Amino acid sequence: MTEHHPEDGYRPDLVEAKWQARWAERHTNEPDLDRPGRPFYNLMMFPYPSAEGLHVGNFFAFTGADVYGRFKRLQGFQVFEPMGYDAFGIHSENFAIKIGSHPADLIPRNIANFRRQLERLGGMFDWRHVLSTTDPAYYKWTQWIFLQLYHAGKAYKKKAAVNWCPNCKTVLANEQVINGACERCGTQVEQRRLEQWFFRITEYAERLLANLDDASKMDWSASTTIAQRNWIGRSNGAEIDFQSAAGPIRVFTTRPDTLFGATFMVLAPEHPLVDALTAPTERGKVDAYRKAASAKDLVARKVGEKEKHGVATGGVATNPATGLQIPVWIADYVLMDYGTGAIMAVPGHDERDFSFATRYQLPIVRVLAGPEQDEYTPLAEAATETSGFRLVNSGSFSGKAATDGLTAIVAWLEQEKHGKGVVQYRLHDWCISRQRYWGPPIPIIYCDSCGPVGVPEQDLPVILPRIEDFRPDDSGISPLARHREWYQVPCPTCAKPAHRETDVSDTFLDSAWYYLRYLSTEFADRPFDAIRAKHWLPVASYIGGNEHAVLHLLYSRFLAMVLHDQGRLHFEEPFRKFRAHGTIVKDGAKMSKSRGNVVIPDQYINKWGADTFRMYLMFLGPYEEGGDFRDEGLAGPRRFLDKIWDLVGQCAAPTLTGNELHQSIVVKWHQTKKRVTEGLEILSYNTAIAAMMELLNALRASNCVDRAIVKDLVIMLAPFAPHFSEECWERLGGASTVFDATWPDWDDGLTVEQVVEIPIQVNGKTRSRVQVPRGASEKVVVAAARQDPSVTKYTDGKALIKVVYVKDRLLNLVVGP
RNA sequence: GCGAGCGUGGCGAAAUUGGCAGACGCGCAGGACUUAGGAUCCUGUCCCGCAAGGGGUGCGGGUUCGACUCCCGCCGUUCGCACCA
Repeated sequence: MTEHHPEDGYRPDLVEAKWQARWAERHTNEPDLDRPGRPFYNLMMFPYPSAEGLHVGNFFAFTGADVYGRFKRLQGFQVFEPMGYDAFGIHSENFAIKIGSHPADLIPRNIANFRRQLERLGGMFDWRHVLSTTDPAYYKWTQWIFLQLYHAGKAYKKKAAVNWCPNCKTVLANEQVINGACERCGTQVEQRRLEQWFFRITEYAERLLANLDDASKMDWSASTTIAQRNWIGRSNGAEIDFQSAAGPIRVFTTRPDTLFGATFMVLAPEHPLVDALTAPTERGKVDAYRKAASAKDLVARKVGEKEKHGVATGGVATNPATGLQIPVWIADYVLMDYGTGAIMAVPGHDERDFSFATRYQLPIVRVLAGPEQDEYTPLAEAATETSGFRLVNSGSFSGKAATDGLTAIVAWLEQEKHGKGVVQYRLHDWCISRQRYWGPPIPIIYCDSCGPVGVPEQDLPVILPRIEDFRPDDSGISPLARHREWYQVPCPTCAKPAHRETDVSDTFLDSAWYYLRYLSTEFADRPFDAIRAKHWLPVASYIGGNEHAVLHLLYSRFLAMVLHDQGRLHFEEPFRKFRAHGTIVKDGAKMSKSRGNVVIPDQYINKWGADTFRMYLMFLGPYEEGGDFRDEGLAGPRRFLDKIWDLVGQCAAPTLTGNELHQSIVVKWHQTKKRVTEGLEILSYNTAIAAMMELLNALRASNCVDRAIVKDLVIMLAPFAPHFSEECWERLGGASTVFDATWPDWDDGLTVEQVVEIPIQVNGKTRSRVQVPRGASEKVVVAAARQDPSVTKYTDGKALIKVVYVKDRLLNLVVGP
């Protein structure tokens, strides 16, 4: 090994600053969006620009996505890798309130800090196309999208329940309610019903579900598609009408086969028929129950309590199958926002109904029986199975297998017009109203004569005004509603006095279309340029956290479908490939401020350099699983880079000529190219890095300095350590940028050794190894084994029962006792 | 409760998908060079054993010539969803 000269050593601070400046000067990371040869849109989930700056989780996510983008670039694609800021939302607003500042002042500072950090990371970002959702030039088009949905009848207004904190005087998201209390002040949260805007995502449920299985449109992480499937929550069942004095009560059930066992009904307390059904004698109790239910927050309503409580309305309805009059109850375990808000209770075969019936001594009838039971066996607890059960006590349907009975009863219901088979989804329409300040105003004007009117396109954007009293108040309406000068406007249609919608839209609307905007940030007159969209979309690779597996990714898909149906986009699935990265923990525990184990990336970059930091993040565990961040771990990747640096120095020395290469080095070289390439493609970054380390170790062990190998190593390292590799490339005499180099190719024939070592097992235990030429026949290997004393020791005098030979792999001699 | 994943040395992890368990890295131990070493370079490092050998991938069974890998049953753990009719 050559002597180590500290002055020649690798200095990340100098190298990184140098190349970041060069990339900017030379527009290295700016593909021609209008004339792309082989376009590759490499997207990563944009961050919310918090005051704390990017945390190590962001660095991990972005580095992994950037590695992939740089790899694709080296494979000859033109890679568009944009970055932006998801800067609207309740986070910024709450933080501003907390520190007594204004989000409009905070956000630009935070963004500046994020930009600084992102540049230090050395991402291949195209900064010409940066965007922030808070920029009027952006949210103009967020509002435009709202209007496209509104004009297409895909946006509508209805009353819906929200969580309300009476102390903070604000609406809370479900995630902000912890055990029924406000996460910030601990006050019991209650429900309020407000008029809100919704998008009809449920109309798309079937397509959103179907495309998940369409490999030509979507190549996504399985965990993500499963989460989406569960969230959409399709269930097959039937709607059945039970006649009552107040008219038909419609229920939804997935088990119409148990209709004969419905001995009472339960309605959600908010159900519209409750008033009409309530008998005068029960009025007091019913009203008290309904009031108590509405005082509970939405989260508490949804947390299943073992004990089911409710009250009888005194009203009755007719079971269409038995003709019996059954009592109608109300209980908060029935939710107004699922199904029809009313159920037929089958206490014999549903756990909750059983608990309810037991408590209130309502009749329990068996209508399903297993092979061991008959219709007279008393029920001790509810059954839930279908398969293996047959119907009993079910009139002419008795005796049928439950699955056949289900079909037959649905047919009968349809014939008698008592109901029909339907599909129900767990998915709700998307509520986009927020009674807050820090978001894009919903572009609607209310006029007494014309009703709600969409703001005309030429009047967009509806600018979010700067107001100082943006804290939400007791009125339950948005802070903007306190600003008459803002919301009072003439009706765009009839010019009479009218007023603006004062709610703002959900941040998820901002982020549902940002990938479209990146391509076209320079155009003020259109949300996205159709030709560019055609070139570049759908997104070739999208990498992000699985915390957005459901909402963000589902909303983006939905919007793309709507825009596709309107002829504005040529695709309906926006993200061809999606991969969820893992999460980083510190010393085995989730990072949190209270635990004091938050990793601040800047200090690590100061100490080790961005390239070492990137390499360590990619090396510490499988990218899709994440891993444990340990300070000591950075030393390994840094030592690796130092050694490569020295090797490059040796190659650059003019006296060196190519030397005879060992066969084993050639094999290792080709193996490495193969392993790295295949590893990168499947995001197996940790093993790709390990492969390069192995090659380096092999080179050092044999004192081999080969220019061609070192060059390949530098190229393969470039996705992980871009600045470092650029510098090495330059030292090796490479032109302009290593990212214009050609990705190393390998020869499959050279990835295997010509002489292989074969383990010899006796009864499955390895007893020896023999060296044979590659592809040696069983005969040859067995002969070699037969002469090996450490094998014969175990086989002599024993009957050979079987010989298992796997070519180039192993030989197993199975002998008798 | 339902769904998905995970469980391998002191630690982070590999394992060509049923074929040499522990690659690669951290840490640790010993040595070299050094005024020095928290730099660098060698050597060693799953466990028991001086060795021969034996044991070993959360636990218990099974399939197989052969199981970290497949099957059945547990235990632990992480993450979603959750009174969804």
